[in-house]
This record gives sequence, C-alpha cells and structure tokens, in this order.
Amino acid sequence: MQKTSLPSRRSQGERTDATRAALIAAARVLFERQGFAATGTPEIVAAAQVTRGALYHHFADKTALFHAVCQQVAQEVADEIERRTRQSRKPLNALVNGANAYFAVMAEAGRARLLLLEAPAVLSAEQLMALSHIAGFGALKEGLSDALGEGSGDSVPLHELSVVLSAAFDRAALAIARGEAAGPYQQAIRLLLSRLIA
Amino acid sequence: MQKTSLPSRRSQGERTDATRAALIAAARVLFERQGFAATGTPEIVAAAQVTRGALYHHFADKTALFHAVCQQVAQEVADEIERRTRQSRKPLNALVNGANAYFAVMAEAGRARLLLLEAPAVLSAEQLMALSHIAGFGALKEGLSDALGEGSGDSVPLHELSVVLSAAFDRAALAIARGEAAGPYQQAIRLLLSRLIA
DNA sequence: AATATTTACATACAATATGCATGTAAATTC
DNA sequence: GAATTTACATGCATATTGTATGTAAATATT
Repeated sequence: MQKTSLPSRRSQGERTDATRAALIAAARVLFERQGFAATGTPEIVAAAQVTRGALYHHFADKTALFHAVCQQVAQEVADEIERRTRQSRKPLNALVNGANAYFAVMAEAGRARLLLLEAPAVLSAEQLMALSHIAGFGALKEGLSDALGEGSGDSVPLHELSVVLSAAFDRAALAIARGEAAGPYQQAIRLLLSRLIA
Repeated sequence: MQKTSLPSRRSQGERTDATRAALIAAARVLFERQGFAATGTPEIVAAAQVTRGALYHHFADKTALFHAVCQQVAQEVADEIERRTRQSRKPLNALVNGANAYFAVMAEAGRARLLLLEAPAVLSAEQLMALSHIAGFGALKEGLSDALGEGSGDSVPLHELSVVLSAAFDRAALAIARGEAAGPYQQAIRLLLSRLIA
C-alpha cells in the first residue's frame, strides 16, 4: 500500500524470482537442444532478455545454472510419473508401470539428453545422486523392496540392485528418447523384472 | 639405406606415428584425470612436447583427439577382459566372470570416468556404440544368447536386453571405480543374471 | 638428378567465452 | 530521512578454440 515511486513497483523478491525463472527457462531450452558445452552464457541471457551480470549475480557460475535446470526437470519428471502411476496393486505391475511411465516422460524434448547424458558429465556425483533421488530412484527402491519381500533380508543387496536397475531403465529411456522402438525395451525390462522377482 | 641428408632421418610415416602417439598418450592422462572440458589443447600439447599446429594437423578438432583416446582405452579394456576370462564353461559363469573382469579392468585409473561419464556427453551416439562394441558389448550379447538358449527365439528381445544389461554393468563399474565396495555390486549382478537365466 | 608437390608441422591471428571487478539505482533497514 | 543492502549493467582480463599462413623436409615426377 505504498504510494512512493512510480518507476519501480516490484519488490526485490519478485524481481529475483522473475529473473531466476527467466534464466532457468531460457537455459533449459538451450541446454536441452544443444547441450551444456555448446551453449554459451551470452546466448542464454539473450534468450532470457537479461544481462550476464544478472546471471552471475544469481548463480555462482554456468554449472550452477545448469544444476538448477536439472533440478527443475527432474522434479517435473517425478511429478509426471507420480501422476501416471497412482494405482497398481501388485508389486511387479507397480515396477513395470513405473518403468514405462519413466520411459514416456523422459522421451519428451531433451529431457533424456539433459539428465542422462549431460548431467553425469557436468555435475558432481553427489549432485547427480540427489537428482536421481528426486526423479524416482527412491520409488524404484521401495518398489523393489516390496516385490522381493522382506524375507530376502540381507541376502539381497537391495541398494546396489536398485542402482544397477535404475541404470538399465536410464539406458532404455535414452534409447527410446532417441527414436528407437519402445516395445522391445519395455519387453526387456519386464522380462528382467519378472524373472528377478519370481 | 639412403645416405642422403643427416639432419633428417625419419620417414613421414614414422614422424606421424610418433606425434600421434605422443598426443594420444598425453591427452589420455589429462582427460582421465581432469575430464574433457577441463583439459585445454595448450595443456595437452605441452605435455606431449608438441605444438598445437601438430595437433590440428593430425586431428580435426579436440573431440577427434578425444575419440582416438577413447578407442585406445576401449581396446585395452577389451584385451584385458579377454585375457582374464578365457575359460568358463557354463554360460552363466561366463557372464558373471565377464562382468567381474569388466569391473576390475574399468576400476583402473580414469577409465570409468573417460568411457562412462565423459564419452557419452562428448561423442555421437554412433561413435559411442562403436566403442562399446569394441569393449565387450558383443561378448555380452553372445553370452546372453548362449545362456538364454536359442529356444527363446524371438520371444526375447535379445539386443535390447543386452543394451539394458550392459548399462547395468556400466553403472556398477562406475560405482566400484569410484571406491564403493565391489562385493555388493557383484552380488547384485550375479543375482540379476542368475534369475534371468534360470 | 633436378624439380615439382605433398606432408608435417610452427606461428600468428581472429573470434568467443568465462568469471570478476567496478559502478549505480532502487529497495530495505535503521 | 539516512545508511545499507540488493539486483543488476558494463567493461575488462584471461584463456581457449579453430584457422590461415609460412616453411623445411620428405616424397613423387620427369
């Protein structure tokens, strides 16, 4: 309710949010299309209609911006998977459906490239682990635990099995995102999971 | 047997081989240690005791040199695996032993980083496929085919299954190379393979 | 054998990109 | 209302990539 100055109306918080959002949105498109290395900060700020000064004010460096983009995309992926896979009674089905949802969601735009090709090379191992934890790794681990039954106890290295399986999912997602037929990969994953659980 | 000039003795072929080898050797160490992006061509040529002119005479660009390095490393990996896994009667054992050999071989120096983290981001999909074909993908596919029996026929998407499994191997190899305990991953892979084949 | 041509570089240069340092106006705080 | 912090804008110093140009040695040609 302040009637002070006309030229400026927005609070600092609003400005910050707007600029950061513009930068992340612009960078996302470019990173998805061209990759991290091939996208320069001048190009990003031009697309975001901001200056490089703003970029380096809000982000420590180019990789920090990249990280922010990855977090946003990973969150989207997680949300869409969650929405697509609410039901599913039997644990095997839950896993298979989750995998297929993952494939579908990752196939859009440059998500696969961003999260599965670029991010591992650009980000640290910790940052990557945090990302995959956002985007469904936790769910996979739980699903596996349910499916294998607590009976397996310690005889099964649950964590490592989850890691290794999520890598398998990732490669399938990447192949599908690149245009290969989804069917055979879905079959392969289903086979792998069903044999593992049976 | 020519007695012509003293200052120059080496043939062009010898010169070429020597410089290329020096460049690849120097670049390899640096790429393994620091990654592709963090290694500049000035640093490489300094280590190789050559000039940038020589580099750009023999390689189209920095990524071409990187590709050459990857091919060399992939070949080494393949050779070492082959040496470590000559016997092995039963198909399941062949697969498991192959996987363990792969883990051991990839754990050295920066091989995992180079081939599993950097290469996918830097090289094209085709180049990558060729690399993994060098470094054991073919063997995996054959091993799987043997183990599953020809009986499975077309009901099993052999190629896709191999792709997806090799991704699982890769992630395990990466984790082990990073210092995680090998045991649980070996267990996980063994479990996955044994259930799949049984 | 003398000459023409290609090869294997060395050097210099042009184009960019990154991150930081400095400056400023608006928003907050005191 | 003054002091201070915030959110930028601008310019700069440095480094890197790929290319263009020049040259001496090796090889091919006649």
